[in-house]
Amino acid sequence: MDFLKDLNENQQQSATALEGPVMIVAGAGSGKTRVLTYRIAYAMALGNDPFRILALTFTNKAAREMRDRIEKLVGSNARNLWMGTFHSIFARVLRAEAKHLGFESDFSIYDSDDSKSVIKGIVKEWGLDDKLYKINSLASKISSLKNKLIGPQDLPNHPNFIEEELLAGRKRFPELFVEYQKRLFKSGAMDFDDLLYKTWWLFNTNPEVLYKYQHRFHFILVDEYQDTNPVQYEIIKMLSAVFRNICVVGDDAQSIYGFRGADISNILNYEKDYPDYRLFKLEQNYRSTKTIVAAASDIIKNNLKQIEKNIWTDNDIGEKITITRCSNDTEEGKMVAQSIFEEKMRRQKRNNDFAILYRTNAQSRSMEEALRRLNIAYRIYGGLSFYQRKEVKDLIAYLRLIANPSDQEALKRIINYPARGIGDKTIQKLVVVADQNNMSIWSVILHASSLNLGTIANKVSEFGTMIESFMIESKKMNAADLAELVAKQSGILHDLHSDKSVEGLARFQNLEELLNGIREFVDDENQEDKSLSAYLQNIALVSTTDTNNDEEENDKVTLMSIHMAKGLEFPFVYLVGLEDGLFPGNMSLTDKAELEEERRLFYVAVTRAEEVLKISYAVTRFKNGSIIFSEPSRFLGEINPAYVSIEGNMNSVRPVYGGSGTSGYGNRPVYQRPNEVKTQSTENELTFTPISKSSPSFASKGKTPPPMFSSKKDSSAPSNNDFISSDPSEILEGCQVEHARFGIGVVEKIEKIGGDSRASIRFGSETKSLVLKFARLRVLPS
DNA sequence: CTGGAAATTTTTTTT
DNA sequence: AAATTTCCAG
Repeated sequence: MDFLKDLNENQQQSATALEGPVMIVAGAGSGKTRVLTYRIAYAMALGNDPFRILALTFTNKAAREMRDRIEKLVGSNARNLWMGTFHSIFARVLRAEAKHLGFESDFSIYDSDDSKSVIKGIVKEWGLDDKLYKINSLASKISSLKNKLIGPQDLPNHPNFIEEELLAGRKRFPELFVEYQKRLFKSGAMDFDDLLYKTWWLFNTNPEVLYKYQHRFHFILVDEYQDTNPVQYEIIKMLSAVFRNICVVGDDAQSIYGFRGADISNILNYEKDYPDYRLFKLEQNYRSTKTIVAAASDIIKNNLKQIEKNIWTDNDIGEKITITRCSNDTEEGKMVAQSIFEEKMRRQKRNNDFAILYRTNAQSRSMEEALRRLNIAYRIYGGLSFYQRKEVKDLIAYLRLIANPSDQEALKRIINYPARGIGDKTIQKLVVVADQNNMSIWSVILHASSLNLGTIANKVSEFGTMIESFMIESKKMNAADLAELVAKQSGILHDLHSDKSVEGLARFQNLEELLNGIREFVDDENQEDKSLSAYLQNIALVSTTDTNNDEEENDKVTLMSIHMAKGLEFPFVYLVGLEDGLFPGNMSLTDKAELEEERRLFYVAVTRAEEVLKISYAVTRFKNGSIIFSEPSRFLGEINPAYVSIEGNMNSVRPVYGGSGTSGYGNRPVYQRPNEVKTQSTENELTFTPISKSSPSFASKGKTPPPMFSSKKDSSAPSNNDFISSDPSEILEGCQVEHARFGIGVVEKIEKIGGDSRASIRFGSETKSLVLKFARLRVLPS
């Protein structure tokens, strides 16, 4: 039990208070994960059975890391803990108890694309106006209802909601909700929200099942409690009702998943549910400098509802937070990349020490391009996850169909991929025949020859026979072998292999990676259940943050959304895109609660930084193909200027410290400057990046960049080696150029079409025709 | 039915 | 700028 001495007194108390309801309010950087880890280790050291400890985390990654740390403290027994995300833990429960709900245990899990596709199908079939019945808003409505424990059958009890829909002209929404759930059931599928909603339903309607799990879990711990929604809340409440050893850890100031139904009142109302609870507060921040901690408290003070805490730190004062104005998003990228480059040199830091955080994933692009140009290795998290790529989803759809032939989304996806002449018309016919005979589509396919299907019968049965043979094989071989077989025999492999374009090659490689991934799953000794459906359930719930960092080349700058960064920390944080309309986002500007959530998000972002925080914003930015102008974020004015140093040309900053009224500082004089100022000449704007314009270009990866100040700008030369847009006139036939995505190529031909010059450029084996004006090519020295 | 071209839309964040 | 949907010739 020695390990407890690693904790400070507060932490120790909260880690050892095992019995009864406990709430730990843990400020950012106060060692929350540490406490949770030690708490579990402590319970195990006292002899508690890990099988009887349930720990719910927010990401799979968090679960894995915690498990590893516990293992180091108390040994390999930690593997037996029930630890994971709500979704993965309860998917596991549902798999075991599926029969109580009328599902097979290898039910499919629909991701949001599948869900939307189902909804779209209904809207189309019913001939509804898709301007009124917007797929996205329908999907999120259904999702949030289920998260609030309102199933389709409960809608009549919520007349105000129905009325709302009526007013909006969507009187068929209730029916649609019913139909949606019906179709999922027919497909033997649950969506993400069902994994929670159906668990709740299961426990509610099957006392004996509830009894079993209630008595199994002696200790229940919930991480990131501020981000739980009503279903999760009810599930926890039911499960902990017997032993009442429920420990929740969270920070109301970091609640940022309201859009997913998270409800801060869960944390604020804990007291009501458990009047005898014990409250612990972790208020000492071990992560950040005094400056950062103080600035963060400044920010969060502008929110009204919160649990009182006083975050403080013993750390150094540290450096001021910088705020940099950039003329546009490209410049912002350059500025950030340049700054990382310099800080790395000056302070002997590694790429790993840096993170670039943004509000929306789309912002990664300008950062990427700039980092690439300076040869700084980076890694992007989020955005399209590996499993969301088309080629990957295609093969997975085959596997899903094999595991669960009722899965209609999987069927729809692959029945004509690779193309086998089964188009929309044919599919519609299948649906009609299925309805007429009250059969599933799958059985229509199987019996195509005996049903009156005419000319299409052949193609359809051929497809059916193929899938059927895969099903038979799946009983005999493991998931990895099966996947390879499917990839080959379905023709996917051939289809991708014959595509010689750069993108096609990437797709082929992704497929190979997928096959390797399945192989790894099968070979993994820790994986007890190696069935195909186990694999499918597994990958349905992994996100990009969860994917294992490949160890080989791990020194990379991190790029991710602020949401994904929650729980992480970095010595240097670049927080980009602080503009009104982007952060806080347009949608939240009118709603107070949403604005407060954005502010908490800002708080989360700021508190990720350990030593240095650099904030930036751009005056103009590319969005949806056009340039938009924006004002600096209103949040910037909420930081006490004493902690801030302004970089670059700030002529048009509109500082508003204290301006939002709720903070205690009133109208303090600020870094205000006259607001009029017509646009200043762009040339001398970025005074803080003197090197950017002279920065040499690095033609290919692998070469080390030349020393920073080597070529002191040849200001006479018209071209500045910028990657982007060498002047079109410089691009000549026969010269070598580099494209951000396609790599290095040779210009074969240039022709004028209309006013534009169009070039044929050969990249490897592929020739592309690009309009020079748009192509963003950089001429390479020959 | 297929593949490509043209038109249209895109308003966050994630399990 | 990019992705998705619709349109159209073969």
